[in-house]
Amino acid sequence: MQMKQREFKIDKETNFSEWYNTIIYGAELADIRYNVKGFVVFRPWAVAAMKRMYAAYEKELEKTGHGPAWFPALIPEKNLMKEAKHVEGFVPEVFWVEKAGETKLEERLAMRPTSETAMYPMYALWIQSASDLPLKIYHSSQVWRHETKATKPFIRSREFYWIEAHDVYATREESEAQVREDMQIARKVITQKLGVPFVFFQRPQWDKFPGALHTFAADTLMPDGKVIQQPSTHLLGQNFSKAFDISFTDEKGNKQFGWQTCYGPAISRIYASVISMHGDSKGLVLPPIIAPIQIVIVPIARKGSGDPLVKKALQIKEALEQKDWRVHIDSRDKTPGFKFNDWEMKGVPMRIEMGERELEKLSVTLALRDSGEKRTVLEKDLEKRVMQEAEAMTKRMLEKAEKWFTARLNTASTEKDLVKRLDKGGMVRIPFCTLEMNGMPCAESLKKKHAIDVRGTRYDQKEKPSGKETCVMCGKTAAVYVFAGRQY
RNA sequence: GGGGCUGUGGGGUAACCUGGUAUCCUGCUAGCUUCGGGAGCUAGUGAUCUGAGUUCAAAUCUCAGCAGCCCCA
Repeated sequence: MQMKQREFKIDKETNFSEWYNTIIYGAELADIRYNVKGFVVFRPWAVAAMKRMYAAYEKELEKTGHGPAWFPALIPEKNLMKEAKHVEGFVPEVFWVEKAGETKLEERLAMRPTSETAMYPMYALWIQSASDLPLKIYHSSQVWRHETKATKPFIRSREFYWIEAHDVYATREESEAQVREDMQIARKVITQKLGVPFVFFQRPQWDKFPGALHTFAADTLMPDGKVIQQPSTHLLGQNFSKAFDISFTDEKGNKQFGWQTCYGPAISRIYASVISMHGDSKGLVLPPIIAPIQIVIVPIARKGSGDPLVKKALQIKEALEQKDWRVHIDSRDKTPGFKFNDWEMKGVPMRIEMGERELEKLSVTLALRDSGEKRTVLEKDLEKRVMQEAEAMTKRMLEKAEKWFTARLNTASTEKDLVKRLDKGGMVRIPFCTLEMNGMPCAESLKKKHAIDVRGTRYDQKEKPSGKETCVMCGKTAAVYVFAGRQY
C-alpha cells in the first residue's frame, strides 16, 4: 500500500520552542486554550505520568519517615504576614480571595503560594516536647503564584503541581542532614529513575528562599542550553519557628525553637525536564517507570486473519499484565504505519508488532522507542525480554542524558569568555567575588548586561579559587567558583 | 524589565497590504475496499477571539479588552 510521507520533524536543539509547543499539542499533554493567563489544562497523558512521578517521590519521602498531610488551600492574611522576608518574597505574587458569594470577607484569604504559613501555625500546636521531634510531613498539592515572567506549560505557570516537605528538628545538625537527605531523594527519583541529570548548587544569599538561612537547588538544562531549576531544599534555621512559635521544652526546662527545613520538588516542572531531555524528532520518549502505557501491542491484520491474532494479542496482554506491565492493544481501524507513528509521538517505551509472520513463528517483533531498534522475540521469552529491555532502556536514556549534560558544563575566567560560552548554552563555572550579599552588584550586573544568572556554588565539589583568580565582574580576588547560565 | 508579532472550522493555513463570494491540507462522521512505517474512493461536517468605531459593506482599516507566540536585556 502506498503510504504518505508525513512526519513530525523538528530538531529540539535548534528549535526548542517550536518542538516544545508542537509536542504539547501533538502528544496531548496540555491544552493552552483555557484562556486564563498562565493557567493550562493538564491532559490525561501527562497527568497519568505525573501521578507516577508523585508516587515515586512520595514513596521515597515515606521511606525516610515523612507522613502525608493535606493542608487548606487558603491562608489567613495574618498568618501569611508573620515572617518578614517571606512576606517580601511572596506577597507580590499572591492571588487573594476577598469575597464569599456577595459578602466581603472580614479578613481576606491568600491562595497558598507555598504552604509554610498554612502549616506552621499547626506545627506550633503539635510540637510541645523534644519527643514530638523530628516532625516530617509532606504535602502533595498545587500552589498559585501570579508569575510576571512569560508562562509556558509545565515549565512555568501560575498554578503548578508539586510536593512540599516541611521538617522540624531539635538541632541545627539534624536539619542540615535533612537537607542532604532531600538531595539524595532528588538524585534517586529524578536522575536514577527518570534519567534527568542535574547539579545541586548552594544559592547566593541574594537568591535564597525568602525566610531561609541557605537554599540549595538543583539545576538542569533544556535542549536549547538554558538552565531550568529542579527541586530546591532550604535550611530555614529558626526564622519561622520564632515567627510561629514552634518550640519545645528541653530536658533542662528551657524553651527551645525548632530547626526547620522545607523541600519543594515541582512535579509539573520536573515533567517538563523529563520530556525535553529525552524527546526526539519523532516525539516523546518516556522513561518506562512513568509511561502511562509501557507496551503497546499493534496487531497487523490481513483479511481473514483477525480472530487468531486478536486472541493471541489478548493472551500476551494478560500474561504481561500478570507481571504488572501496563499494556494496551491498539485495535483502532488504522494502518500499522499510522499506529507506529502515533505511539512514537506519545513516547510509549516498547511496541509489540504481531501479524501472520509472527504467528507462524510463535514470536513477536519488539520495537524500542529510544533507540528505534526492532527485535524478534520468541513468545516464550517475551516476559523476560521485556524486563531486560526496559532496564536497558532506562540505563541508556540516563547515559545519553548524562553525556549530553556534562558536555555542557564548562569553565571561563573572564566576562567575555563567559558570554561567548553561554551563547552556546549550558552552565559555565567562573571565579566570583562572593556569595554573600556584597556580591550582589556583580550578579545584578551580569543579569542586566547579559541576562546571565549566577546559580551558586556546586554542592558536590568544594574546590575554591587559588587566590590569584579574580571575579569576572569586579576584579576583586575571587573567593568562590560559581556556575552561571541563562535561566528559564 | 524592554521590544516585536499573531489570533480564520478540532489542528495547520490562504485571503489582510489594496474592504465586497472565506482557500487548501489534515481531522471528524457514514459507507465500501484496505491493513508489515502516517491507505484509497464517495458522500457529509465544521471557522473569521470579544467589544466598540469608520464604512453602503469589515476576516481585512482604527481603538480597547482577552489570549498566545517570539526576540532582546
